[in-house]
Amino acid sequence: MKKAQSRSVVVIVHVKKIKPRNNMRTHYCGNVDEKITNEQVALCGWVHKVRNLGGLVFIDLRDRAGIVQVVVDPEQAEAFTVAEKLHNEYVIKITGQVIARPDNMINPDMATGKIEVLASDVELLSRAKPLPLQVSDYQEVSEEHRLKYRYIDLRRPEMNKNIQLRHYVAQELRSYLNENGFLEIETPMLTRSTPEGARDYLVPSRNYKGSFYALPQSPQQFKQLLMMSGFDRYYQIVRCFRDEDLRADRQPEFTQLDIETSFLDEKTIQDLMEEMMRSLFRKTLQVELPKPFPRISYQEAMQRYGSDRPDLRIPLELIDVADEVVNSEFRLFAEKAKDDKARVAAMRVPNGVKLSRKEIDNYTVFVAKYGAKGLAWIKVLDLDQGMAGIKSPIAKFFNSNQMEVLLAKVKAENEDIIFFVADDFKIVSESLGALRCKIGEDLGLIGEKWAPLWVVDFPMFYQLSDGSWTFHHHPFTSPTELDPQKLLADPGASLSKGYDMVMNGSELGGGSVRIHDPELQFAVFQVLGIDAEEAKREFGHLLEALNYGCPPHAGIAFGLDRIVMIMAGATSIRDVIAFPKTTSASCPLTSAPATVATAQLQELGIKLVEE
RNA sequence: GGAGCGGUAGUUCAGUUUGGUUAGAACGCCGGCCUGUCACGCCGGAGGUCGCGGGUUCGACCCCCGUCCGCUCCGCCA
Repeated sequence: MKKAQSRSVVVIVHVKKIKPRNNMRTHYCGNVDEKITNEQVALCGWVHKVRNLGGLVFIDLRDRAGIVQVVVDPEQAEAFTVAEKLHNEYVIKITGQVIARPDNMINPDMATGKIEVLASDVELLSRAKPLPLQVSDYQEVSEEHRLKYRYIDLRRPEMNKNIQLRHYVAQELRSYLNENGFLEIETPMLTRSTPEGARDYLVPSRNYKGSFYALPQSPQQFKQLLMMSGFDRYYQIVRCFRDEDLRADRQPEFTQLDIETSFLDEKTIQDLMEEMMRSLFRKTLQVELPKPFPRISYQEAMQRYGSDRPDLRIPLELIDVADEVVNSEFRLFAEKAKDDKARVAAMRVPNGVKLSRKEIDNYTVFVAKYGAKGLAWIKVLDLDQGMAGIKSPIAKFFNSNQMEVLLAKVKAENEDIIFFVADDFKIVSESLGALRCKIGEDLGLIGEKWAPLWVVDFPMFYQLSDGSWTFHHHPFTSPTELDPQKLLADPGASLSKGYDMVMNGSELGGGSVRIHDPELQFAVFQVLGIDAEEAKREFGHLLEALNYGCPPHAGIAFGLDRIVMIMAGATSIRDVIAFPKTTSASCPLTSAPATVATAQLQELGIKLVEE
């Protein structure tokens, strides 16, 4: 089992050295360095580790800035008596002199390893019982345990750094937006449920028994209303709530950087947001992101990468081969190649011949999760030998000419393995798209890179199996077709003015140009099967507002947790949230959710039903 | 809603294949020794509801059924 903590990526955060404001100390432990050699310092912190050599005690003292080694010599009798009795995680204050370590005692693995602090006084501020998890240990701890004792878990330097990084990220984002004329405006947490979208978290009303507030899934409608109020550049770092099943990159409450602008076209807002990300990466990670970000259409993303959030770090692509297999004896391929709704695609993996039969079988199981009924493959051993130079269970269905054409199409080289899936368009794209990421990871093709891009030109609507239409982004997104009659006549033909910012395979944010014409908004609702009456009931406030002078407006929302996760090199957003929930939306620390007193329920007019 | 993996000492794990004496290790903890360690070292010691419930069996950490919890994924998440 994969343990939750990711410790692999070392994030170099550009952190200003801050003077502690507490009167008990003069410096942070992690900031003590050779520049202040021979100075007297007072430090406060937690005992990270004690090494008692009998006649000499070493203390690794830790605070949020880092760790420094303190030496206590028996000549300082009082200090030594206290030091001898120290244990891990005791909170102490020490005063002493910063001294250079002799050359042979420098610790190159430690940021403060060139110096140490010779203690003249050690003061015990708080004892600690043996801990349920070890802060200084190299052992991984189960995530449930970490969450139960999160306040201790957060002491671990890796976690502490993540939370600090999160602060700097939020600070830089705010600072960029402030400099660009954005106003930070708050919106309600107690609002109303809307029929579309995710399941709501509900809050019962005491004053209106039987009625409920909903916690916001996003401030979408409020930020649009703020545009109508004339605030023209708005942002907010805001908590959002969706009661859906969780994932490594999904929490029931998550933080969005929510942005909306008036009088900007989509290109301008995208440029502004790109620059915000470049500025953020430059200032916090000292990484320069490309300018401009590459921009690809949804269609192209699905064709080439099998995903609407492609990881461009992976040098593998999907290649359509319907024309090359349509005349083969492989009936499945030939059938799908003739079917308009189907797709036959290949993915060439350089050096893939080394994959064992078992590994290929595992990939077959892997793609089955996405609906693929099989995974065909060809190993290219030696192109010069023709059919004799390949190894494949499906080779027998191809004559040598067909095989040659097929291999030419995928630009096969010796040592390649080529995978194939033939099925409905969605299944082929998604399964090979997922396999692309899986193999990229397994074969170590990814590396430490940053690959941002925009995905644009999403379809406005897509059709469900029952024939009804649903939206791709949200129902306030403007279609490219601005004529309501034409939109209604052929909903599937229109693209949306939506855009997603994607980095390293994660969707960091998504937004759109919004509808500001009430007629068009009604038409979109109509396509979605929301009649005028329901639209007025559920969205009346917004529809009415469109009639009182509404500027053209466009916006975007970023997942702050995901941005920080990707920057921290973490594999779960839980590692960048101070107090996250488990995958069943519970909190082992507080035991939330919990039952409440019957009296509380009565006050709210709520009666529980037996299952 | 579904699938997979996991749950054994304070912590991380081994032991389960093929049921059989007293359930082991490392770290941590307790006691002792130790003046240059930095995952300090050495000697000794304590510590277990094998997630929970039921079943099979002479006998269950181990096999079977159910259940709870955690993680990952599919569905879901505009």
